[in-house]
Amino acid sequence: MINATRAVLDMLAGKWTVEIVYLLATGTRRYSEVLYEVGEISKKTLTQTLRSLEHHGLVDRREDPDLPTRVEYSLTPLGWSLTEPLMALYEWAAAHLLGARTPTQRLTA
Amino acid sequence: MINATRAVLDMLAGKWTVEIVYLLATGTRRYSEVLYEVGEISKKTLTQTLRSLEHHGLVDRREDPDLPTRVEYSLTPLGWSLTEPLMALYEWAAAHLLGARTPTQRLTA
DNA sequence: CTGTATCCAGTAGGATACTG
DNA sequence: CAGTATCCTACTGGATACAG
Repeated sequence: MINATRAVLDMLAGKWTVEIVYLLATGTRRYSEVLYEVGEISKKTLTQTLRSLEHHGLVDRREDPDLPTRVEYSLTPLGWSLTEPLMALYEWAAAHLLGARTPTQRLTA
Repeated sequence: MINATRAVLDMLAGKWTVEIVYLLATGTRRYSEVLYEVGEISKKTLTQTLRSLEHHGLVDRREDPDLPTRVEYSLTPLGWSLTEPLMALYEWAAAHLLGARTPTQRLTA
């Protein structure tokens, strides 16, 4: 059970992974669009993150053979299904971190 | 929304964090018990992880003044509440990683 | 028993330049 | 346009020894 949970967490582990999933949840994007719309991510890290997501089956990479190359990234059905438990995490955060405040936030508030 | 989600993920970020939460969900433990029951974790990392969980209000640290010192760790109500979205992640993994298989697993299967 | 201090290796991720 | 190659820094976590 820990292992299964960790497996999911590992899929989302990167610094920008969740943000990219959320972004693609709003629609297909080209490489450069993701690069632009995601805050200060480097191309190297973006490629790594997208490859990881693709490797785990959450994201689909579709390459257009025309020049200059066009590559489109989109969520797979599996990727979409993951947004559900992801929303559960968000709901928890909204209820407990914004509502009740954590000790951390109390200090800096 | 990304930020709130990331905040939760950051709470669970450590290599052993989730395992410790699951362990404490089965009952209060002493430091040495956690050390023993969690696979190959170092004392340094264990202390760091517990401190982080405590700092985020998920775990309660209770020190017994008697010598030799006895310290008991347990989940707070907030920590307990987190097991719910955590279960949602596990359920997703159970349904999609074990059931349908990811490309990754297909390759190595 | 419950840590802390120190040192060290591996990895994530940024900056920059280059390629098909 | 969509990356790759290279270099570099910071952080994570393990090993070991020491401390109250």
